[in-house]
Amino acid sequence: MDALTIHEAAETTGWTPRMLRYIERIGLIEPARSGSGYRMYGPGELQRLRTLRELLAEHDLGLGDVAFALRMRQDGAMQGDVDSWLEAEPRRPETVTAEDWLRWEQEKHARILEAVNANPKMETTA
Amino acid sequence: MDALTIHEAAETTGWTPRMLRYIERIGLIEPARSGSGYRMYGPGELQRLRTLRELLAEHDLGLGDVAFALRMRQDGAMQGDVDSWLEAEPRRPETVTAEDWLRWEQEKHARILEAVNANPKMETTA
DNA sequence: GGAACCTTGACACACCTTTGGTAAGGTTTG
DNA sequence: CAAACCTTACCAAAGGTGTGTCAAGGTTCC
Repeated sequence: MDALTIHEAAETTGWTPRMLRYIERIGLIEPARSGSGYRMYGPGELQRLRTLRELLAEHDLGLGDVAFALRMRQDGAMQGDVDSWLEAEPRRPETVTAEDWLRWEQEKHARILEAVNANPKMETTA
Repeated sequence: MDALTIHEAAETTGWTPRMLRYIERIGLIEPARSGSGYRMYGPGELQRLRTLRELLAEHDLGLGDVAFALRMRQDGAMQGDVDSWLEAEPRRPETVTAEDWLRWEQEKHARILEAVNANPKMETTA
């Protein structure tokens, strides 16, 4: 018995049932369904719902922001186009080769890793 | 004489002067200013304004979406937290080490590179 | 020195997002 | 079998976004 219905999940995560449906609709957390269509929230979903609230509060984000980040991650072409556009701004070599770009990205990772390590309370334990 | 005023820049890029000010306010394109405060759009800004329109149309994005992507890139801690949250979703090892995560990210790059190469019309020539 | 620009700031409007409520109907369970 | 859930589908209100326009004032240039 480790899956909760939508009202129970709302209770323990601090969201409202209404918002849990909304969060599902924008693609962030899609719980399994029972045979008759009831949403069943398992421990993983409950944890994600809680960390989602922390994430939003911590950086003053909206659900739409996170949904957009998800869309970026799922659409590699879009991610590439947006990243290309953004990276064209700072003063950098006039023509960027794919190798330049990959190196730049990997340096970015080092920076992010640093940020993650400096902030261990968000250890990604699914 | 290679810097245009806001009306001229609007003419050649398809935006309105109003929107150029808006784009500046949300941090996407900040033109230099003349001594008396006039916005001066150089060739780089004009090109970016044109590719920005393409980017939005191509992927059905809003200016706010691109502004959010920019904010992510500028705030490494936020980027890390959002990425961590998103990556906790797909079924992956229960505890993720920093090394696991970096490897995953680098694989993601390969995917994005592929997408970029498959879509060469957006060659990032600043 | 006046026409034609530019600046910031304000008001406004249409649309979308976020969130709540309610209604009509199916499911679970004591 | 009725209470207490669940579902989807609407209507709605508050706030944000994208865009236009106007006002009061500074700048450029013929």
